[in-house]
Amino acid sequence: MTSIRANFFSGVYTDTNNPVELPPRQTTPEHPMKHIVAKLVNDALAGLPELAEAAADLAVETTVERTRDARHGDFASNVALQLAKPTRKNPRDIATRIVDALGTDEQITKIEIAGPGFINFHMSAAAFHAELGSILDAGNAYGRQAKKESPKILLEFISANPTGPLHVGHGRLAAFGAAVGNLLEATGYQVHREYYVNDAGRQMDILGASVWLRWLEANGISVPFPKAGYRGEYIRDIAGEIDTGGLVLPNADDVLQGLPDQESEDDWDAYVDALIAKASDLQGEDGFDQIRQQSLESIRAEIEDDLADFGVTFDQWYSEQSLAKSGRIDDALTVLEERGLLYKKDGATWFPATDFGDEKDRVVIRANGAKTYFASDIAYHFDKRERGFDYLIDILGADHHGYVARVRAGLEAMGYPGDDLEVELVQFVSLYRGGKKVAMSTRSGQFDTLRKLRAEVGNDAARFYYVMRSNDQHLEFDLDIATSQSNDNPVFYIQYAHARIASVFRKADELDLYWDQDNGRTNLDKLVAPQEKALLSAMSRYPEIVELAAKNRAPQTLVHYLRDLVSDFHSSYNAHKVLGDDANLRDARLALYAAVRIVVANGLAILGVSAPEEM
RNA sequence: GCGCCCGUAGCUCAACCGGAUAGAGCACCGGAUUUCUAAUCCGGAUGUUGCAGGUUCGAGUCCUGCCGGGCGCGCCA
Repeated sequence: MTSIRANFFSGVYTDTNNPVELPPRQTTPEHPMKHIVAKLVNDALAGLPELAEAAADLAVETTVERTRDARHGDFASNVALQLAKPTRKNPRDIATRIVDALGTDEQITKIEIAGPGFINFHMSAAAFHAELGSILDAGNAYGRQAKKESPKILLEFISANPTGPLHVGHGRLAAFGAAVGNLLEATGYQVHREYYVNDAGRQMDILGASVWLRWLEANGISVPFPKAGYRGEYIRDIAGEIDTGGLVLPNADDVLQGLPDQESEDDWDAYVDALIAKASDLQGEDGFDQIRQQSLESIRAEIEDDLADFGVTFDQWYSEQSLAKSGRIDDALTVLEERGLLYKKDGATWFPATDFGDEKDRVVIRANGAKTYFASDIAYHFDKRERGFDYLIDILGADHHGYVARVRAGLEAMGYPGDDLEVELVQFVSLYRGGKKVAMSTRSGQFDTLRKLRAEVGNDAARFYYVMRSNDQHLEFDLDIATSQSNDNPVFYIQYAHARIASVFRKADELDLYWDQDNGRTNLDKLVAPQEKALLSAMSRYPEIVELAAKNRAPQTLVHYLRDLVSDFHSSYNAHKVLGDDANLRDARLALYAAVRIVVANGLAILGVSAPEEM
């Protein structure tokens, strides 16, 4: 293991100017049908020198899309339209040239030019049957791509301060982050999930002081509680639980003596600072630290439990304290110093963030000698890269958008491309109950915790609702709908499809109509109803949807897809009885539904929602 | 004041590097069950994509300005 400084002197920092790119929208063999179309187009272009040049910087795969309208076939390419400009030719003429040069494939039944120059491809029924077969073969691996060796992704999310329980806003970060992690993994990336614990700095002192006061209170010493302190009931709980062995209860007079008032808001900070000083003074540094460390570990463990119950786990809980203790912050500052990227002003040490695109320069060491949060951030993100992760994703609350530029600036100053840091901002959550907005405030103690929300609506509805909307949209979380067991509730609508299918298979067993899978597979051409064809087509899109959702970090894409898929299923189910007398048709339909069940279960798994056998 | 995000049907929201007629759910009205789970299905309509320009063969999507909402702008974390 080389040390940070050794790396610095060996010049590693300057050798990283090429941004790592997540391979975008490449068509893989996991999407056989789309791949077939893309390959045909690609080959045709290769044989057309006058077009090949213009097409060279065009990713042909990306021009191939599913059609929205069945009349346009199954896939369409707008490649001719894309090439119209650089070649200065009529797009319909280009399309004609391409179509004439297209090879044939037995899975494609018809190719036509439509509209301004789209090339539409109609796939054969056999193509969809083959896809259904691979769904059944792959099972829970369907839609998952082969493992990619690089880039190795570090996904940081939630990272809520350990000063109290997670609230409903953190829940959205949790559900979104977990779903994005699952999506990336499904598309083959190696993802390291990390929670950064802000367990250093003044807020920990405030937490410690808050607990200390509750402990004194429980022992008969009443002190005006700081308005800037943490007033939630959980602070009392912690005060009652922590090990106070070795701590000597101080005199009430000693605690109260010399405390400033906190009449106006301007005094709040001074008052809580005075209490922190008192705590250190009267309990000793070690004594106060004993309270502080236990308090934060109690809360951190509570958060970890809460998340685990929510189905959200991490590979690593990264302590900010450990950054300081291991010297990584000092090392980072040393690197900046050696590079001439620090300067002194007004007694503080500054980092010239404006040189790296930030709005203003930032302080890293205050005049009082304390390192800022930003100094930790530089060291932390630098450390992420040093640990071998070459693509960083931070999922942050939208109120943190101001930090993005400076953290990126910090990374660049440390020698890593800023583009390798991606930040996804998640907008706020508003809870509605009975049509009224529920107010939240951590400090006042009147907040809705994630735990309470989960108890009220259940994990499945919570996970689902949190990712149902785009992360850059405010989320209105309607508790009445989330808890309703009715057709208002999309999560049940999807789960119900899964349960319904499971029920059909149970029923088949009861009736001794055992599913002959092989027979079903060889009779797929019996699936001629429009609803069944729609289902076949919808299912075959799943791998493309997963890739699209992963690429865009957009779990809601998967949510919408699942609802559409399941809608097709319910239509089909309603229109056609499965367990009929015709064994060939029956086995074929069971094959169809077995595949639907697989796709639904796989999709829900990515979202972190259960797929029940019965409801 | 400056910066970032958002503005799409009555409501909540989709819309795949700009692509074909902007789509769902809810709400509302009417219908379907002697049948494998009715938490289901079938039918019925709704748009100046905030406004005004611009780029383009093509704009909800890109650019400029304005209006409205959210967030941020500390030697706090």
